[in-house]
Amino acid sequence: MLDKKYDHKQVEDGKYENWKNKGYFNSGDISKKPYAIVIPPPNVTGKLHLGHAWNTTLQDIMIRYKKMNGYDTLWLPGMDHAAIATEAKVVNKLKQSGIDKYEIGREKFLEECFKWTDEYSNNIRKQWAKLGLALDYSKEAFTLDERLTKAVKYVFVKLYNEGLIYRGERIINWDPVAKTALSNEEVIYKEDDGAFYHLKYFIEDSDEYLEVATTRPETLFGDTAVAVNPKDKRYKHLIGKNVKLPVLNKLIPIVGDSHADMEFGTGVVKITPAHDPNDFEVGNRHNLSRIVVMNEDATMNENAAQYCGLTREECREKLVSDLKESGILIKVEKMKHSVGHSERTDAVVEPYLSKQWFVKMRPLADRVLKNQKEKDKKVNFIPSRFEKTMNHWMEITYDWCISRQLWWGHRIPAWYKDDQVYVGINPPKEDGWVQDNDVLDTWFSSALWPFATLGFPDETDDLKRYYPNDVMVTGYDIIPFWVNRMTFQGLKFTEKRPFKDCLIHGLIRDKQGRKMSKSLGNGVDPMDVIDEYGCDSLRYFLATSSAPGMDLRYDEEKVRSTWNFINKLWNASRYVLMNIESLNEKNYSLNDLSIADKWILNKLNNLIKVVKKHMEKYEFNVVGGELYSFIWNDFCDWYIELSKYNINMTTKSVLLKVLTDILKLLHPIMPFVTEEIYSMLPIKDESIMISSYPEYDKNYSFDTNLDQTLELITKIRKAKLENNIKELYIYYKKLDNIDILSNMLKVDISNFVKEKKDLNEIVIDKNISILYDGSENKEKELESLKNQKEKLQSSIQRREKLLSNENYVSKAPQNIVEQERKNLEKEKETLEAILLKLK
RNA sequence: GGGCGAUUAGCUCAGUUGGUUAGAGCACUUGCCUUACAAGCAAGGGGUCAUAGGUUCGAGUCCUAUAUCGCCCACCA
Repeated sequence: MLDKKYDHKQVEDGKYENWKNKGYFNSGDISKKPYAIVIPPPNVTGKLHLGHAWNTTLQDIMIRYKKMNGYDTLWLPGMDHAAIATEAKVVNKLKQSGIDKYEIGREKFLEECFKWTDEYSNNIRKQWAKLGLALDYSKEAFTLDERLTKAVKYVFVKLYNEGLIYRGERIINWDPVAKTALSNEEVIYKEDDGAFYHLKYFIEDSDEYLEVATTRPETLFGDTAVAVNPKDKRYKHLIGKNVKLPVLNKLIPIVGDSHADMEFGTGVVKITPAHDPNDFEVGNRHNLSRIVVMNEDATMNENAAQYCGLTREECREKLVSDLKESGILIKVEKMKHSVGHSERTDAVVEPYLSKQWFVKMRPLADRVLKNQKEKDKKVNFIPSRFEKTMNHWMEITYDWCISRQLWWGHRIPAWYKDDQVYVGINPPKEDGWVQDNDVLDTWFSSALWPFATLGFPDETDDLKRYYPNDVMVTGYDIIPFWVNRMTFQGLKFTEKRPFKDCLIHGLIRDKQGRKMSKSLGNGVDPMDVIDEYGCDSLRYFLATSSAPGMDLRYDEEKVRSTWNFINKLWNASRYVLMNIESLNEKNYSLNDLSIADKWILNKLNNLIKVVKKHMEKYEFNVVGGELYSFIWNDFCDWYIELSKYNINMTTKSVLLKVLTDILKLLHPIMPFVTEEIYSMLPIKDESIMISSYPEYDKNYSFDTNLDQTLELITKIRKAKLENNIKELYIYYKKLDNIDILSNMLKVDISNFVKEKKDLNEIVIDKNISILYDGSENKEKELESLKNQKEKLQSSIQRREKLLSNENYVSKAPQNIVEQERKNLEKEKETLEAILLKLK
């Protein structure tokens, strides 16, 4: 028997291990249709946060749902090595023990990284268990394991051989703290305080100067020209002459280039090809040399003359003050402008000329755009508007910088010997080749995740069976990083979309709507929530509190109210179990159904239909709402109460059937408590997890008049409460279900009368009144009658007007018009009865 | 500058292809310890759906503007 109160800790304890040991999480029953999801691999940098809990709950719901619907489900778990993020953490950890990455060397450092990974992956697995995720651990993957490494090399080499990967000197985003290149997607732009420094660049052999405005004066050591617009009348004549570069006093040319905007600033731009992507292009057009003025840590190098060795910030400060002294500085104009920061280290990103590896994006992106136009082949976003996000990024795409100056990651399969480059899966046989020191962007391997985890590039059985995946669940914030890249790599290497559906969720925010972040300290640990309210409460909250694609505010009140809901379910189950002790397969019977039995079975049947419909569309908020109101309102508030007056074998069987189906319907969202209660049922399978999901059955479709009776009960209760009535008679001309009314209203059957008595009367409708003794209520009654009369009159007027509108009657759906007529008729009858009484 | 989203009850949010008098949870009011549950039961109050137009027999829902808030992208010498 169940305890009086729901105890989530006791309920959740041990269940996960049991499911896992029984092999319920494992895929591979080839007699069934496959259904596959691969988990977005969490980074091995820390613990899972609420966002992960949300993301994985949505997937687990689908997996459990599909499993109960007869599919061979595969949910493939795995983790991401997260190159730069993990490396930064390990470097930090070593630093605290006084160890320097470069001192211990690459090999030792990687050992440390793997140790770190082991520790953190174990942690994550424990958290997955706490969340109840039905993951097939026999197929677990890691982005640096053999499977993925093989795929990464294969893809790199193939793209290289096709000219889609190249190595070149370009301006890239340089993170001077992590000392590595970044992709554009890893740069976060923020509005920072800055200034325009207006400087004099004197024209050769002249006292005249050009006024040049720059936000980054320290880069002037790399200036190799100034540009003016060739159409600009002010400066046109100067093109071809030289100006004198401040401090260094060397001559650089004035070039004409459309990059210089006549409308902006002074119309004169200094050109620093090695430190600005636009200037780089200008430099190419005018054959300018590229002078790098900084070191990898963003200190000034020897090209910065006496400023060599200073940080870029120190240099700017000293340089500006020196320029002011020498009269070169005209003015400083304070302004806000957006400055790129590294996503991981938050360092101000330096545009930096550097030799890196790139993926040539245009052809790959075009293929995605083309594929999205094919209805049966495209990735279906839910909600669909996010398709625009992917398409937009694919339209504006630029070549993807994939090399990182890190150690933790897939080492680039390229070897160098003198001027030669060799790219291949295996190192060259001869001596003297040196492998590229860099590793690949972590997203390079993530992009292959949906198929590499299934064995690609080999044509494995798993790949054939579980690819494309059925759905990918992820946040809208990583569409550009990940969804896009999986899609173009999938199309390129498998000729297929990586997944049919892409379910997008939003971000978790705190109660005030702020993003959860470490710096704000407003993060909520899902494990704490589970500890306090249980995993089932958390999962229900996460799955049902927002519409697809929307952000979600964490609200403890709602989690608590979910706990109450589960407690309600728990107690309802307790009632059922207490009353069906004698029930077993033999005397289980759904014959001789009472009107109440039919009513609840009919509602249950409709519920099943609605739930399944919305589950298929990932509308878990609707599913949750439907289940909530059925369980609390229909089942607990009405059916269980009704059952108390009529508890025969049929009723017991109905109680069991309804409870069983409720538990099954809820199981994908609340796996633990449903398993616990299910295990106590007299008729059951080995586990609810492997039982089959309820199905709509037209044999359980009934039409009863119980709803009217229940409505009547509510009306009479209201009248009783409002008029403080203790004893009453119910006068009726025509009345169904008197036994039910008698029981539910606690009015003796002999008090249902067909003759009026000389007592106070409250008119319920044409056929029914309440009679009671209460002379003090005469005035109150009269007033309430008048109120009712007015309400009815205005409602009748509205309906009559509507029904006299020919357009409405002819164009609105027939059933709605019919309903409107019925209501009108009913209201007229009630009004008649009231008017009679008022006389 | 371009794109997307939000604006519905005191708070947090739902509202499927337009269709009775717009819903839920929490909070609030009144009455109840009724042996499944007082973390509960019974009944109730509370919204001119951001604003202004339009389409329609009918608009929270579709169209066009506007306002406020948020996100993404581009620009920023």
